[in-house]
Parts: sequence; C-alpha cells; structure tokens
Amino acid sequence: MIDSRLRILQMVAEHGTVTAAAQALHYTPSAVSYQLRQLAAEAGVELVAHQGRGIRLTNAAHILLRHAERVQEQWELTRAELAALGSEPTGQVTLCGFSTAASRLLPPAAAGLRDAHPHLTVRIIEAEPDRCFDLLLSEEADLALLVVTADSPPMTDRRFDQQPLLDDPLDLVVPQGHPLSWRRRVTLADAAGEPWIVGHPGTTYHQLVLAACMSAGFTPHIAHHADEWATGTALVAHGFGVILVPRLAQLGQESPVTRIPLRGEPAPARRIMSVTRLGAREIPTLTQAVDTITATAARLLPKPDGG
Amino acid sequence: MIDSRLRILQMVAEHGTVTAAAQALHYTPSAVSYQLRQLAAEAGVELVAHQGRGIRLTNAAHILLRHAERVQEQWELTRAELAALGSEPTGQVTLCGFSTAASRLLPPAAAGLRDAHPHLTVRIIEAEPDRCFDLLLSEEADLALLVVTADSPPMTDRRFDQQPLLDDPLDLVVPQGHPLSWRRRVTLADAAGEPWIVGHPGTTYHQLVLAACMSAGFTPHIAHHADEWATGTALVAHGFGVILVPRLAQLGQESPVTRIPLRGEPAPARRIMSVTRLGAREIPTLTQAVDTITATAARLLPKPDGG
DNA sequence: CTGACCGTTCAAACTATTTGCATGATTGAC
DNA sequence: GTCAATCATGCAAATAGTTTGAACGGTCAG
Repeated sequence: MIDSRLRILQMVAEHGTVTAAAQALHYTPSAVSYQLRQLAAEAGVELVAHQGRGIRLTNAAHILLRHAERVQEQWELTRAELAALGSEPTGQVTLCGFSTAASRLLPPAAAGLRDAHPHLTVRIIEAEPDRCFDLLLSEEADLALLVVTADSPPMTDRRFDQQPLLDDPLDLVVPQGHPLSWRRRVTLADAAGEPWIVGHPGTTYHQLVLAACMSAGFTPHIAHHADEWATGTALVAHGFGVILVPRLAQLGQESPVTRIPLRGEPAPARRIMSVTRLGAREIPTLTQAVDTITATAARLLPKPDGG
Repeated sequence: MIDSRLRILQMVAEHGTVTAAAQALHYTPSAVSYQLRQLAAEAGVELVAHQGRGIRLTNAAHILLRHAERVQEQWELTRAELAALGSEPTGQVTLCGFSTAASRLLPPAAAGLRDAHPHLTVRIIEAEPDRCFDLLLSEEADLALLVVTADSPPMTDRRFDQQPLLDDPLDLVVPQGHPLSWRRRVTLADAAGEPWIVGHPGTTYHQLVLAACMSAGFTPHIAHHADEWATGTALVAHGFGVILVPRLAQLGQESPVTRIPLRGEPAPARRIMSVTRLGAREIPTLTQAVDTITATAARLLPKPDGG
C-alpha cells in the first residue's frame, strides 16, 4: 500500500548504497536508481548527491523519509481499524523469524491462526534477523521474531514496534564426562579457557556467542566454525570444544554430550523480540499470534526457577 | 504520490457510481472496477456492495477514505516542507479555474510565477468548478479558482482547503434605451419581469443566475439559453431579454447594450474561492500565486464603493 | 417486455517497470 | 602508478502491470 518508491528510498537510507538496497529488495541497482529518479522528479527535488563512488541522501530525502514513516504508521492504524471492523480476518498474514523461532515458536501460532480463521492464509518465512526487518518494511511479513544483534535498528526506530518477548537462556554443551559436567553451578566464565565452536562470522549465532562471552568478561578462543546445531554438537561430542545453545534449540540425541544450564547474574540468555511495523501490533490477528507465541514459549521454557 | 487506487476510491465515493468516477478520471469503468478489486484484495476487505444497478461503499471503504484524507494531508505538509527547504521551486505547478478566472485572473499569476522561478513549469487548465475539484484530487492541478455551486463539496470537506478570494459583483445587462438603464438604483428584483437569457441547465452560469434570482425573491422567466457572453450580449442587444454578467467578465464592444451595476443588501455577487488540497496552501509557490491573484482582482475590481 | 443504465469479465493493446549489459567514476591494494 | 573491485547510471530489450473495448447479466422505469 505504501508507495513503492518511498519503500525504495527507505531501503537506500537503511543500507547506504543503491546496490545494497537493491539486494534487500530483490531488485537490480538499475531499477532502484530509476525509481529514485522518478521519485525525485515527482517531488521536484534532488534526492541523492554523489559522494565518492556512492551516494549521499540529501536533506529533501530525509524529509521524504519522515513522510514515509508517518504514512506507514497511518496505514497500520487503518489496517487495524479495518481488522477491528469485525468480520472474519481475510487475506494473508505472514510471520517470519530466525531458525529456532521458525521451527519451534511460529508453527503453533500459525496453526492457531489458520484453525481460528478459515479465510486467512498464513505464511511463515525463515529468515535471519536483518532480513526480517526488510521483510517487515516491504510488507512481505507482518510479524517477526528475532534476536537482537548489533545490526538491529535501535528500539527508537519509528518504523518498528519492537517488544521483548522472552529471554531464552543459554546452555553450555560439553562432551560427556567433561569436568564442568559435574559442577553444581556453572557460569559462562568457567568455560573461558575452552576451545569454542561458533557460527561463521556475520551470522547471528556468531554475534550471539561473542556478545555473551564478552559480557562474561572474556574473549573466546575460537577453534571451529559450525552454523548448524547438529554439526556443533557432533564436534563437541568428539572433543573439539564447547558450544553455547539457546534453551529453545533442540539437539539431536545422536551425540553423547552434556547440556548444562548456565548460571550468573543475569543468567546468559538471548533476548527474543517480537517486531511489527509501528502501529500494526493492534491488528487482532497479530495480537493473537503474539499471545500464542508467548504461551508456547512458556510451555517450552517451563518456569525459570533459580537464576 | 498518493496511491492511485485510493484516488479512484475517492472518486467513486464522490460520484456515486463506477461509471461517473471513471469519467472524472478519464478512465473506463473497467479500469475503475479492476482497481477497486485490487484495493479490496490488498486491504483484505470488501469495498463495494451491489445495490440495485449501482454500488454502495461499505464501512471498510469509508475507513479507507478517511485514511486517504489523512495521507493526502500528510503529503501536502511534506510538499510544503520540501518547498520551504529553500532552493528554487522546481517541477511543475498547475492552476485551474473556470472561464473568467482562466482568462483574467490566472494568466497574470502564472506569468508572475514563471518569471520569478525559471525552473518552474506553470500550466493553466480552464475547467468548470466540478472538474476543478477532480483536478485537484488527482494532482493534475494544485490551485483552483472557482465559483461555489450546489455541487461543490462542503467547506468542511477535509480533502480541500477552500478560502473566499473575492466577491465578483453581478451586473445586469439590458438593451440600450431599456427603461432600467435610466434608473439611478437598480436591484435584481427590478428585472424580475424581464425575459432572461441563461446558460444551459447544469452549467455553472445557469446555477449562478437562478441562485441569484432566487435569493432576490423571484424565479426568472427563462426565454433563451446562451453559454457564451458574446452570444448572450448579442441576444440582449436584439431585445430578446436580459442577462446577468459578473463584473470580471469582459463584454465585447460590438453590441449596443447597457451594463448596470446591481444594488442590494447584500449586493448580488458570485463568490470566487481559491481552493487547494488541504495542507497545500502553505506551498510558497501557491501562496505567491494567491497573492498575485488577489492583487489582480483588486486592480480589476477597483474599490467596491457604495453597497 | 423493452430500452437504458450499471458493473463486471476477458483477451488484447498498451504502459510502465525491471533486467542485463556497458560505461564512467572512485577507491584501495600492490 | 596500475589494476582490480566497487558503485551508480544509461540504454535497449524483456517483463509485468494496467487500461481498453466488446460482451454479458442484472436492475429499473415506462
């Protein structure tokens, strides 16, 4: 509903370059360039200034960006009004989230929606947090579950409504028989000297582990890279190091490892957020989805006793 | 800039039928129908209900209409911001108005704008008041000069900013030597018994004359129809009746007629309004245009002495 | 029951957008 | 300095989206 040219401008502002914006939108740079030109003509102002081999957005562009935010918000309010108008929710709602969310939290919520509203089409997209924000902006998705990363927009970003959903505690996974597995109380710092297995640089998992270790006061010795839980677990089982897994993540039973809840103040955890476009949270369908997700999470993470 | 589908919905709301909306937009009914369907799908709601051989807009459609108004207003504010950003006004500005305005008020204003801002393209469209509102909505025009008619949107219509510009006094035109031409003081009621020459039914001029006569307390005897001043004047000169002409209208010198300023409380006049989309009046270019038009009007209608 | 209107549908004509490639400009590495 | 890499843009061709025109079914007034 929001003008596609404004969306493109938002992406350019977000990603800094025409090329990156094009990538996020599944467009080619030519298309983005062309549309920016159109928008500039329509508004009767210059939008971009060339700077080096890239571009810089002008003052006028920032005015248009503020406009886009307001229109976006207004549109979400209207959507909510329409949805509240009664009658069965119709059309399509799309939930997106990173791997663990997509596999454990979203399906129950999606199924609940589907069963409650026969005329509603429910879609799920598994995507990394960065991409989730793009999906929200482009209205390809309506609700996103994601872990905060260094690349996340700030909480104050007026395009999004970001609410903490739950704190997913982190467990340390060590080989069976590892000295730490006998300890009554293990903190992250206790594993500071271990060789670590983390995701590839740039992945959310990589950032997560590094951030957790950093806030525990040490920099991990990274011995191996593995992006999938199964791979990491297997490496641990064979004594290549230790990994950190969020409580929500399910590990296969194949590898003989010990999973140890970490203690600490605060206990190491990853914060999972539910994110909508600003104003969209009031849409009944989404409210219901968030409720279901909260309930699911409570079931999967029974009582966080002790801390 | 505003979504073309919302514009179409506005037109349908305004004109009541798909066909009429299509006409106003220079579209075919098919296109309007198709776009309404698209909009409904995008919003996930029903927009039209069939009623008899026409349609009726649903509740949801009215919510969307309110949305359209708000977005429209927001866009105009943004335009004003952009325009105020400094730098020379660029792009295009279009003024529209009914015949007299188009010939006597708009050209000086347009010329002023053109000379003041070399990079600005100025256009003029001559159009009946009804059409002027459509032109504003579709952003084909930015400022309209028009006479209030029975079909005008109410002053409270949140899509427009309607400001009184001037009152154009009405003159009675009678054949030379006509008894009324010797009177020191003539009111409209004095011509109640004359045969009248008016525009064709439905024209602004027709409405104007009837409204004036009605507020003077009589219904004119309509003897002839003529839409052009020259035709009407010629008919008057040949003794077929009398006509009413606004002071701004220039009559050719070919026909021997007498033009008598009408008295009364209030003096018969047509009220000329300057209309913009709501929020657009602050755009410097338009402000300047209105100023020039006011000045031109003051020059053309020197001092309304006496009443 | 007939003619006038109205809204919708469908394939075809038409527009506008998007792509793919070529180009010029800038940056950083060697 | 040279060279490869990165970036934005321009243009013709491909593609997707919109608009048209003609046909149809429903509704209303005479």
